[in-house]
Amino acid sequence: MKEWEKDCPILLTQRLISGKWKLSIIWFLAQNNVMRFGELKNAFDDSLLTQKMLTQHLKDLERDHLVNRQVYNEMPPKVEYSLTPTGKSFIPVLEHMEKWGQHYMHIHTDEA
Amino acid sequence: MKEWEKDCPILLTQRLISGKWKLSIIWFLAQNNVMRFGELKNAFDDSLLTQKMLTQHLKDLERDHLVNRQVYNEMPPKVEYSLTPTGKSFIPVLEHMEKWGQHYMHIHTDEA
DNA sequence: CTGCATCCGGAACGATACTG
DNA sequence: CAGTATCGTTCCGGATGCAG
Repeated sequence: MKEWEKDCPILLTQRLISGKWKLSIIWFLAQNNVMRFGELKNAFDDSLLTQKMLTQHLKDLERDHLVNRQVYNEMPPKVEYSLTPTGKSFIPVLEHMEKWGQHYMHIHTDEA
Repeated sequence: MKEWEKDCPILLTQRLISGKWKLSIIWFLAQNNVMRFGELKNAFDDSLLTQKMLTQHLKDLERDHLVNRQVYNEMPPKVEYSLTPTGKSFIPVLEHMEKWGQHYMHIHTDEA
């Protein structure tokens, strides 16, 4: 991308997780190991995630080697998603971010 | 925001760093401790960061208690930015993300 | 030097309908 | 069940010009 991206893998990381729901998707996959498309969709039940965005983000994540997509040629269709080794290696970072988020919330309880 | 944001401080974290250059700003401030507006702008010299975005991101970061903004009522104007304790507490997360980014680049050398 | 205001183009996001 | 296609909207980011 940019000249200084080589010096800032952070930007790469940021790019990979750019997308409103990607972190949540990884988060759910980290907890449940393997999830079908519908399961993933239901996990977001009370939110506004649409099938389109879920599909799109899953495609991105697959292209970025963070999730596996296992298709079963059956009827009815069945597609399972799981984290790749690379995706799993991101879990600690995710947990770190979560811990920091909790820390932040604990300090700045007044606002969102 | 959403019901499940309380269970996912990650989303809070993601929100705080949403913005194309915020991570880089924090990164520079982490390295240099205190930087003036112009210094910060020059640090991004070879990139496309405009003053508007820099100002806007700095305002966001200030509102989110991640950076301090120290104004000197002088002529010419002088404004210094530095990380707050909360901002500094984010540095390890940043480093974690950077290490993972390097790890990722090492494995997937072929693509961006 | 630092920062704000305005306009604008494109990307991201969202709702709905349709397909194998 | 697991998507694709289309359309509309919102929002982010960029260029320029102005102000204290």
